[in-house]
Amino acid sequence: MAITIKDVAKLAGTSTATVSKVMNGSYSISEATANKVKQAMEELDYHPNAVARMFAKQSTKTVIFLATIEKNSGYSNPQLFEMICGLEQALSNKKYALLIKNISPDETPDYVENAMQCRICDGFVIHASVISKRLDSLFFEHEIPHIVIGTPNFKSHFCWIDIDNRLAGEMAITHLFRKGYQRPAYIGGKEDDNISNHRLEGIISVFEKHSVNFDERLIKRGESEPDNGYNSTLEILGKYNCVDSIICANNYITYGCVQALIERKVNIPGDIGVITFDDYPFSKVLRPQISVVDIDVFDVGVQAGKYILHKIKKPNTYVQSYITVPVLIERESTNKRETRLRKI
Amino acid sequence: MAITIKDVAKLAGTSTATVSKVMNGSYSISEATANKVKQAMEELDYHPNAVARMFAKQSTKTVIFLATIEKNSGYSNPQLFEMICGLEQALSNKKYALLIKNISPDETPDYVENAMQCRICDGFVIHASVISKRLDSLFFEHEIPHIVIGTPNFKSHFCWIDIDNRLAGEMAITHLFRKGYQRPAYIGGKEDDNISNHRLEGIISVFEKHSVNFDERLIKRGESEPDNGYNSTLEILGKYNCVDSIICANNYITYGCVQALIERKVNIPGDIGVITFDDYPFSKVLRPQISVVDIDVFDVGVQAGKYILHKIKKPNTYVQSYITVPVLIERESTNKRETRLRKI
DNA sequence: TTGAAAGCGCTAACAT
DNA sequence: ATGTTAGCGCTTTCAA
Repeated sequence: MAITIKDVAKLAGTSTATVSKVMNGSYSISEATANKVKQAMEELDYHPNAVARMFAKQSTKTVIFLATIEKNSGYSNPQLFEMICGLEQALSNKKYALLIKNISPDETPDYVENAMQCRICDGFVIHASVISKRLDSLFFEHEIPHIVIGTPNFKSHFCWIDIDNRLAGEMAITHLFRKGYQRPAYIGGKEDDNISNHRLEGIISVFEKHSVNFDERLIKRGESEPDNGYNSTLEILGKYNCVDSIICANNYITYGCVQALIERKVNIPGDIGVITFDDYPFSKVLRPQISVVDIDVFDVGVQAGKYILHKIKKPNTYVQSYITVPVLIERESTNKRETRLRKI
Repeated sequence: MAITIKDVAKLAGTSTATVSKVMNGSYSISEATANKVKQAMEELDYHPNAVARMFAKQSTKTVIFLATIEKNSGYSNPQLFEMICGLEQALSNKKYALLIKNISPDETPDYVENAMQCRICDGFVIHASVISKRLDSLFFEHEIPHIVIGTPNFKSHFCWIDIDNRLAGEMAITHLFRKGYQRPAYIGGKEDDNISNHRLEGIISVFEKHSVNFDERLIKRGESEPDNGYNSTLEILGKYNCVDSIICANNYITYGCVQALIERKVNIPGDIGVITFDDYPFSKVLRPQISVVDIDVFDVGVQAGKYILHKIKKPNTYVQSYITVPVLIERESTNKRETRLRKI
């Protein structure tokens, strides 16, 4: 059997309560006894039993992260893991443990309810892809410390944190204008792709601010695949030779777009500027390198971690949303060398 | 306060011991009392306190995964997360929890020692990037259940599991030969890149089996970046027009290689066949699509999970290595339409 | 088949 | 400032 608090107490000639107080840094202990105890711990190479501690304190110092993570998630959703990295950092800093659990949306409420009743963790960080109305009611009734990463697409009481894709769209178009481009086109994912939608909304809002309409014919939608980028670009080149820049909703579309431009010997950034979102995986590798509005997904994880810890400490605070800001990474693909004097 | 075992016992008119036995499926309980107890649990909506259970049983049902995971790991090392996905699945299946902890190689031994002494987990899965000789001694002395993912590059007592990159190399070259290619070149990462080295070893071994030498001039090494692939390919095209195929050590090199071939209007797969390793991230997207020898990294995680659980149950079993097998994914880039009758 | 009771190792309220 | 002691909720041995 391992060394316990009793052994330490015996060797130090004190009670176990005193040892406990020394471990937990109570001020009501004289330096002399504290030293005796510390020495005894040292001598015996004592390590307090973590589970016994959790048990006595009724707290686990553990946060569970819930999302659907299955075969291929590592490849198909690196951002999820980038968030996890940030989350781990924030929790680890405060001596909290991070437990990862794969789950489907319908299992989540039962799992959460059970986990709370079994007191398996102190709180939850939940990816928006596994939330549901049932989960919302559960949280609302039981006041379970949680934070959702991603925006719920229904009315709810969740605390959530997300990326501001509208703002990212605004930043992309603003950058193009600043660089002297005047007639951008947009190639997005399918109509039901919310990320593409929000980015587009941001773009349109900037046009509106200047009281200009974004010509709808210059908005293309399709699969988030290189083929869509390729075909849409050819279409744009064929029909609208006024276009001087293309905003691609994501890296996959960008890849096809750039292929098409190179094939048609269209100069980037001279003839057409290209900008996209998220610095992954093609934007760095393509030639020319592509300017992007990037989002610090790691930081989203960090913020989620900080928030859940805060919530665990002070369950009565309530923030519904909390947002991280995109960053522009300027590269060759938008480096138009023309005069910037014209106004749109 | 939540419902406890006492409440259940009282309602069922039994002792807490009986309730415990019912929960744990002891056969020495009559069906009648078992039913009474189950009904009482139902009625009270009883959920046993997980921490109390761990405490009484002196087991945590938790495995800790240790690796260096920091900002950008999600992007730069998706395979790591793919493994984690597999690991989670294997553990979850057996009701074990997976705890993720970021750590550096020098912190690992202290962390592990402390975690074991505090009985924070039942075992460890450790990425080879954070192992050390000190850790090896620690494990050897204390017999801590563990498994390392990746091959230790020093003599050790670790249990480890890895991918067989030599075999992957053999499979790549064998595929080329089978398709009728006769003069392959190899573009690898830098000399100290073990993955590239092992893949090359496998290739060479197949040549040796046929008592043929692999012409050293056709082996290029450099950064694992598109630029290296591009430049090496141009060099090969310029100097050695006998070459009819290229084996790229990874996707980044492949990307540059294919760019160069397309630029020089070399037909893939007609003039030159291309094959690489790991189906990520470019092999699927490039045109033509690239044949790869892929490795099921998810499965590596699953195997690691199964192994660590086994080890926790039966600590005296010992397996030093345990390997998952690569899979050939045949695509356009090696589809030479020539006769296959010639021999090398 | 069931129950009494002694842990599991630590914390915290209360007493001194 | 320190010690006593009663938990925390469940498991398990041993006796009935």
